[in-house]
Amino acid sequence: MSTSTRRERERANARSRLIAVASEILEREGVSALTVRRIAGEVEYTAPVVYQHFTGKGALLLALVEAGYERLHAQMASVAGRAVTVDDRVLDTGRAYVAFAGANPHLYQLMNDATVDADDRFRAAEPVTRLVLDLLTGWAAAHRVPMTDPMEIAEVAWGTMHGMASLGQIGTIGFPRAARLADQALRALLLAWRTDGEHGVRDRPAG
Amino acid sequence: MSTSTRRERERANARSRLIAVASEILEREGVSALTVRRIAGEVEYTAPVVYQHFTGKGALLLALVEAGYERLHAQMASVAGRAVTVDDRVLDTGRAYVAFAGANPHLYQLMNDATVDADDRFRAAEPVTRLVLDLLTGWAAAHRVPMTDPMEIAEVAWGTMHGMASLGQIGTIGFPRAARLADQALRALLLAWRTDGEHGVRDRPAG
DNA sequence: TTCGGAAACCTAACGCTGTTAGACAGCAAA
DNA sequence: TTTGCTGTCTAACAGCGTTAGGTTTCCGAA
Repeated sequence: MSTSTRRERERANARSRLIAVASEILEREGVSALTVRRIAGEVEYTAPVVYQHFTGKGALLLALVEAGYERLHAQMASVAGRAVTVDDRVLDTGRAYVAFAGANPHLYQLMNDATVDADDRFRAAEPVTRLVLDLLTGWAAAHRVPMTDPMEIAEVAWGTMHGMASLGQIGTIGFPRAARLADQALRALLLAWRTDGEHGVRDRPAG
Repeated sequence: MSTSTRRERERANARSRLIAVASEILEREGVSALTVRRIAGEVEYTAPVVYQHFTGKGALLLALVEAGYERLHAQMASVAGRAVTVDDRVLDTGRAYVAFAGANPHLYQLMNDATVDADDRFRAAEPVTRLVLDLLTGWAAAHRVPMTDPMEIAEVAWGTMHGMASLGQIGTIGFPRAARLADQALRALLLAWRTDGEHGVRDRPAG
């Protein structure tokens, strides 16, 4: 029995070593360098070994995405926990999101590209979704803002952050500017959600 | 000379036929079906012929992206031209953007994936960027809202639309819901930009 | 201690990909 | 008619993800 558990341990170890090595390659050389032979070679194995730990390349990439969302969630949660005011809590968490994308551009790309199945990615992102949801319901409660559909609010905020992070990946924009855009967008959303109801829209004819 | 112009015409024709065929394959079967042999075969040629019209597969894909942004721009401009009020003009154009993504999911994916170089994509999107910029400066002028950095505003709006369109591609969200999210996000941004300056942020300590 | 079986790993190969080289046909100009 | 260019082909290259089949290694039971 002790040997069999050791085997299992070794198996799990090999699996996580593959993931770790793949992460390094991804961050250093981008998604195009992530070949099965290359990943296996980096831990001094041949390609078929990968298929004893993952059903295929897609499963390995999904594991990378899952690990990525865990890290992202941890960083967002950490920042959210340190904030003093509820508004700062939202803004800082948004900043953390964009900062993560800026610090791990290739990983962030993989976390949002069609390389990995969209629904699998969404499932992996679930903790982040919930964090954003909690964050905004907390914010709304503190400001006594009624929310008919909190999930919708969360999705808007989450999608907006992703939009700004995407802009950051464009060379002529970059992540410093994207961070400012994210800040502005979030401030605008918060202001609107607080203001909503107090102001009707005074519209004007188009020129 | 007449024969040489005919040759040029035929060359240009073959090029655009390749693009057209590639577009059809893309929309029907997705980006993974877009292989050089397949595209060439669809116009009854062999693969190497593609390299006499494009420097490589990347150039062909970029041409698809450029054509896509032209169509997107045309649809947005058309919708913007029909709007009655300045607010509707912005909202309708935003809706058109998300609707385009919903109607051409694979093309939209290609227009935003890392498959094509990010800066090339950004260049191809320039008309759309300018349209959004004009739209929002017009909106601001109509409402007498001062804008210190119109480009920043435009980027926020544009990025937000992209964020919502990205959410639409997730199966459990979908484009009908994404369209509503886009509407809500844009309304919120407009409201905030109009309200800004009139309201300070009354913040509260985090719970 | 020896034997049987399972697990781990390898080599070799398949069919696919983007891409290039070199040969061949057909047409325009000299 | 000959020369040369243009367009197209076949054949091949290296690389990809993936699978089949054989070989080694090691554990547990007889």
